Amino acid sequence: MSTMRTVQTRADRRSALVLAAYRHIAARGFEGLRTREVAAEVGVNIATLHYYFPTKEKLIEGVVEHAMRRFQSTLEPHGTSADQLRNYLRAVRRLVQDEPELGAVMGELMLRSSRDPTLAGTMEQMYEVWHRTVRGLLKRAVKEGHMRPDADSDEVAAIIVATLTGVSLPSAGGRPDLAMRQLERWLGIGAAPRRPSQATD
Amino acid sequence: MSTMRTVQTRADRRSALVLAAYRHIAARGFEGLRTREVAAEVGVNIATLHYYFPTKEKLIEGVVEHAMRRFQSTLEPHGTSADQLRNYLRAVRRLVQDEPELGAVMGELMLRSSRDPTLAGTMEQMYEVWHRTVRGLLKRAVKEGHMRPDADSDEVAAIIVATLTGVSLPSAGGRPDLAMRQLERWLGIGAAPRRPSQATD
Amino acid sequence: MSTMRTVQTRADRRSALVLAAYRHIAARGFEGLRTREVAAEVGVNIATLHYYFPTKEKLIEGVVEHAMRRFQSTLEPHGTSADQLRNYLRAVRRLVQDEPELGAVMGELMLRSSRDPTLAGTMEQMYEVWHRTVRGLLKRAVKEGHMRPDADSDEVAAIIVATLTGVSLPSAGGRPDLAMRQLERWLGIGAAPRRPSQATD
Amino acid sequence: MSTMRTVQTRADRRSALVLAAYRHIAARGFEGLRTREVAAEVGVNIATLHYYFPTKEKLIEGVVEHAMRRFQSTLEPHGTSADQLRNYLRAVRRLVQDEPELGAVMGELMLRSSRDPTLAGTMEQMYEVWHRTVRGLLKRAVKEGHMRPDADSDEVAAIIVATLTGVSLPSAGGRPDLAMRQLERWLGIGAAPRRPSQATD
DNA sequence: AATGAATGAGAGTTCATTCAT
DNA sequence: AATGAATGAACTCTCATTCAT
Repeated sequence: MSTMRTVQTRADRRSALVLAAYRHIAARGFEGLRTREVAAEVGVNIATLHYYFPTKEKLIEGVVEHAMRRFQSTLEPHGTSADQLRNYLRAVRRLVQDEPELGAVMGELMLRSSRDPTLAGTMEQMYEVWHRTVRGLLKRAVKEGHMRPDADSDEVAAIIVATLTGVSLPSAGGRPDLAMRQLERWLGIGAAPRRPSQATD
Repeated sequence: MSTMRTVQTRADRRSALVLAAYRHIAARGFEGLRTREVAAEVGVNIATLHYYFPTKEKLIEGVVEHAMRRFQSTLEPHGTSADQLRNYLRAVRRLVQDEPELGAVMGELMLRSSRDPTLAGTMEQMYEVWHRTVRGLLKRAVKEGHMRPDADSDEVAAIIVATLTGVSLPSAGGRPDLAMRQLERWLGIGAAPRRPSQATD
Repeated sequence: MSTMRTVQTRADRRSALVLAAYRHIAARGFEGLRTREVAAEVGVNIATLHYYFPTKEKLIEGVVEHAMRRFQSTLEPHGTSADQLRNYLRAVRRLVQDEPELGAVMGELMLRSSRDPTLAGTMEQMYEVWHRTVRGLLKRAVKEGHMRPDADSDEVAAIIVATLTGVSLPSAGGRPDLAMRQLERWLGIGAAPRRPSQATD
Repeated sequence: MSTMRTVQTRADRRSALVLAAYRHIAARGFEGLRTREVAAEVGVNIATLHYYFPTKEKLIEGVVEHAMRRFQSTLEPHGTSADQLRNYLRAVRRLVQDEPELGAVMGELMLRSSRDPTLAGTMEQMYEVWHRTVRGLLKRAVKEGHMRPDADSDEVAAIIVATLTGVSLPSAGGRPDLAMRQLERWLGIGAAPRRPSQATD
């Protein structure tokens, strides 16, 4: 038992540090990420942070993994109903709405990817998965007759991904929910009910 | 001819510094903006930079102005033909394609705006102008019979702005041109020719 | 006429700069003396200041001269009455009371003199003059029968100078007027009236 | 013996830094205080100095405390003989004579106190204690019959403090020991022997 | 006689990282 | 596994001084 707790604790501390860094990046950007503050938030010494993550870069890698996992979890469409596509779009929207940190961090990662080849690879891969997922959903919706056949294409997947991207950024301005509504309309899947709490725009 | 002398005027040096900072932000983000490097790129002493911009923050304000001006210039649709809307969309796309720094800097500003109230105001205003411009173009296209009447709405403007935003970021991944093509298709304005050099995706 | 005015102007500007520096030293110490602020206060460019005073050190020399002149003017006892000594003590006290800058600057100079041999010489000379002046007054007072003969000595002159020094500093604390009163009492010259406005302590 | 190890404890390093700063202020004034030089004198990196004192101002506060403690230690008259007052005056004089830095630093603090309210408070308090201490000694000396009764007053205390102040400054000029001798004479406590080494003037 | 523009040298401060314990 | 102490390198910003005009 006691072994399990200790092991658990080690992983706990690691992910506590990652989570703190994740929040710091969301709140102040890479620009404002300070290892000392991250350590302080978790309540450990700065040297302890370096025990778990030898360099700041390694800590950031941890944040990347975390953000990806967080995002990917929604990318895998769950639920099996015929209107999976609509559910999916809404799930993505809801995710960044409920956890605005995610949008902020994804934005930071996106910008950073042009300077960091490794990150660029990760992001590209993520986009690829995303694109394929959406395209798969489109095909299925068409096959099951929930959508007009002309909608099935890379191009529609591309615009969906682009819109979701634009809509997920913590932008001052932009009208995310209006955009989402129109997207559903164009896709011909706009009918079904929306969360009451989302009524705002 | 007297205008063509090589002597640096005050304004020249100011904008040279702003431009260098602009490029640095595009290349390395706010995270990597170093006043000394900016000064070095222009070929002046760091103290000279501070002669023109008392603080780093003031220099950044200069960059914000520059980026806004650069962007806004395209936001005002020029050309008066009936297919203004298509031209407009393509102009925006071409702008960030020909000058990728702009997309990068706009992305940085967008993220920064959540931490900087002044910048937030500027961005919000810019989005507002952008949204209205697009909506105006939509209305006009409908009135002149180039578009179906049901398309005229805030929602279409919103998705256009969101897509253009998503498409302008220097993302590793994403398929900007596919998305743009589908956007034109949905708007029913996809006919006209495109620049050959843009055929890539 | 116009020649006279020009000549006058040059000297004016010099002494305006010295006076501004004098005030700055009084207000913020040598620690806080900034040539740019001095120039700004006079309303000229920093380069103009350097036209009149090639270095900051030269400007400070100007301030030293000014302060010395300001102080020495009172050191020469004017008035010829029998109670010159009392008048003299009060004149010194009144001087630094009416122009607190003088005490502050003299204090700064005193401290600086341990680091600046030239200034040390100047100060030493000033103290010498001061001491002799006071001793002369003492002797005369004794001779004219206003004071007990045993009081005539270097030692009394020394304590007078020391007290006046201690009393002239812009010290937070200390009770200058009480000290002055006791000094007069010990010298046996305390009778005569004092300025009403000085009643405070 | 375990006490005698050479290892620097936290407190040691702190006070080593304060002491170095104290000496620097004495030698070059606030004007010439450089954190880097202070750190170098102690043999540590500048960052280490900032580990102990987050800002230069905090370091200066440390110096103020040190100087006050150094001074106050003498202000408390020790020794219980009947001629405490004379011993006290001489102790003060000897203190600044043996450690001229103290006079210099006190002078710097005095001047600075007009610009720094916190310091002003500290200095005022110190003067208050000083004044009361001297007055207490005077009263006692009178009561025990070592002094004429008319001498017991705030005014005598004030002139003693003023003289000691004037005499303690590192002035180029002034005749501190003459002044002190006359002070003792006026107080009627001049008899007793003086340290041979002090015979100079 | 006066100035705008420019600079070298250096100031205080910060930060990721290391190391002995 | 954890920490206090220490550091090198770099950062933004300042200031007296210079120079072409």
